[in-house]
Amino acid sequence: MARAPRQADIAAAAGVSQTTVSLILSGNTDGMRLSESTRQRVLKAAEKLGYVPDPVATRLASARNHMIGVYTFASAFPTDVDGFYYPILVGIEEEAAALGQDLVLFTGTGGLEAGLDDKTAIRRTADGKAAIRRTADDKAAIRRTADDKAAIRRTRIADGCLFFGRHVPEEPIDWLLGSGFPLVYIGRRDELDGRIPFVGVDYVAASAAVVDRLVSAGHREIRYLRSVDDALSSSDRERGVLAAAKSARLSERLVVRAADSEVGGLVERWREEGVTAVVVEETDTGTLSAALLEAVKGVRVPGELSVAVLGQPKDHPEVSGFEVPRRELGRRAVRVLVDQITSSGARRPEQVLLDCTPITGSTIGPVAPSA
Amino acid sequence: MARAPRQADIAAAAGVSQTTVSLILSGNTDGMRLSESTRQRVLKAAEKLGYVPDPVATRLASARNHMIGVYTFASAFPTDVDGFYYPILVGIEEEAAALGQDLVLFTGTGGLEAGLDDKTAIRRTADGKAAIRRTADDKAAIRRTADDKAAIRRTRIADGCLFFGRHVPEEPIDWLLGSGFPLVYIGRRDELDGRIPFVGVDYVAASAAVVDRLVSAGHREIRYLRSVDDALSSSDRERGVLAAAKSARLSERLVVRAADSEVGGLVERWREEGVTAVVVEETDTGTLSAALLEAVKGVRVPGELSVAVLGQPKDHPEVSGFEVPRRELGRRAVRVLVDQITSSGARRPEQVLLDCTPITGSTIGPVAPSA
DNA sequence: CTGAAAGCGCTTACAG
DNA sequence: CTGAAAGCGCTTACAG
Repeated sequence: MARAPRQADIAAAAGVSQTTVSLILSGNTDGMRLSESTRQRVLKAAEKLGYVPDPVATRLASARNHMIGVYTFASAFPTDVDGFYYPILVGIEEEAAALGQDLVLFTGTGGLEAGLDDKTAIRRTADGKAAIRRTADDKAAIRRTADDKAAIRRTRIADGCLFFGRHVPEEPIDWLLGSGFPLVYIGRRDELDGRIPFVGVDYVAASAAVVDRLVSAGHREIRYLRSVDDALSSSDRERGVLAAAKSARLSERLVVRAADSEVGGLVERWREEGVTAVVVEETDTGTLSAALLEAVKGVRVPGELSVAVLGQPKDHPEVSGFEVPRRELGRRAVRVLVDQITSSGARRPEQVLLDCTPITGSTIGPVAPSA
Repeated sequence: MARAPRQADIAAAAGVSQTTVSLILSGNTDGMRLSESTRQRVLKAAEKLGYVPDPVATRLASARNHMIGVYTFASAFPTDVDGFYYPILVGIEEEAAALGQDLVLFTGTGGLEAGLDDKTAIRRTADGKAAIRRTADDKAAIRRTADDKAAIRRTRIADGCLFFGRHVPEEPIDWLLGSGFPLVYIGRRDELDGRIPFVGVDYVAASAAVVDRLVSAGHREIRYLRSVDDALSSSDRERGVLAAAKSARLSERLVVRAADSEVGGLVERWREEGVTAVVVEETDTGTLSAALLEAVKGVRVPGELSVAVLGQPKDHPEVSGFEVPRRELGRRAVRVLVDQITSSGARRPEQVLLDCTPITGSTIGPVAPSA
């Protein structure tokens, strides 16, 4: 076979106009009725020729192409935090497949633009082969921004786009939003005056619930170990912890920021101070909770020091904490996005928070009588 | 901001024609020279307006859009064999990013077409929301084929496509190939008279090398345990094993097909028969080698039964075998595909086999003197 | 009930 | 050295 059949070919075969073919195949027959016989003839011809609409042309002509973008600011397949992202991707793919959407993975700013001179920075080279020259000069940051912008704009090839990542490049996102392009962030966002649609996780409630459990078990000397990094998912957890501490009239000075390497020393000190329970943040890399669990393993006499994680550490199903609904996060984000794409009217941004499932675990015990 | 600036806007701003803008921005200035002043004016206007070419229009106008497709016949993010595919995806993304290519993940046949009636099977519904009705009737297989065809044709939205999967749907692939569409399979393929370009793994050589090692260690009573499933990666391994057995003048009746559940019994019997070494195929799910390692754990006296895996079993770095260069597989496939896309002339299909790295491991010992 | 025409934003001969 | 025109394969008013 030579070339893919197009509507014109079907039209010729069925003896109608190309317009009619388009009408029949796209089903956009609002108000109009095509005669059933024409309809059948066209359908038959289309099937015979093995017609499949050209998604590019479809999209250019301003209809939809059933592709949704996935934009990650780093790598879509990270190797260090794969356990974290993979389930989200699985959810995205599942729901996308269920809704008949293909996925476009934008490979972020790793592309050709990086390091090219100004003249060519605005476009990809024709042969797509220009070598990547990573420059560390002063303009790197500026270029990076420009790249983001360009990369984010490319996003519009799809009907809408999912965004991942710790930071929001406000200018391009604002631009997309302003142009009415459907987009949904994965993870709660409060930038741009709360105008960013997202599907996130209710870390506040889940974290408060964990502290509540400790309090119910009689703990009052609690420490909360969090990462030094400032992501919204971190501060949400901290807010939950503080809220629960406050309502239980615990000292609100329980929050401690620490790097992985400091955890060992902290645990020792806390034990001397009579701390009976430690709560630790679970981050995407999982190294902080791992450090704590390791530190605690050495010193812990069963029942003497309770431990809880704000999340679910890898390979430690026994630890008390909560499960982040990652797969559902992906699924739901796709659904919200597709809703946005298919609903014509511009509604206010949909912002969804998913609940976590508590993990009872076995690392929260009663306060040791000796303490 | 309202609408994205297009070439016409730049043209107006720079006082030139849209054609000139296209020429300058795309760099397709073969043979012709644009005056440097015009060039600068256009470039400046483009930058000022924040121009980024519309990838859809670019593609429709028959140029490239720097998107490469990834077509998996099942799920792109499988949950049961994730350890197998993930590194390949990582490699694909890395190289795609390096070459400035975006990735389009085609969500296979899970889409809307499944179960829709004939009239609408050839297209996606306009609103993308039609419920999925899974039918189990007689036509299911036929429809499945039709779906594959449609889904595979959709592939052409990209500049080229990578294909994964155990089977080759010959008709649509042949059609794509015939139309000159660039495609590369991941994994060796011998269908369609060897006309399918691929990047695969040299399992034959790697497997033979493993048997050679056992022979060098003095083993002659060897069994090769393979899955009942018939994939090319299985038969390649078997060929390597048989070739090595033959050249060592071992009995060529060493191949045993078995399901996971039968492994325990087999191992016991082999030990009674005086077998000194067992080689097992590593499949994508890894269950067969896991079953063997488990069975052997119980009975093995160190040095009494040597074990080797044709691959690298998860969580068992100590096992002798070889490492499949999965990440490189992904990277290389992208490179071959992009080469094919950018090279104008139709050359013969590029078929690449990658070497595996031997894993020395510690599970191959000398033949026990008692045996 | 159906068709001719314009247009989506580009690229690519073809003129001048 | 630069522009007018056709065309990529669709959709969408607009006529009839």
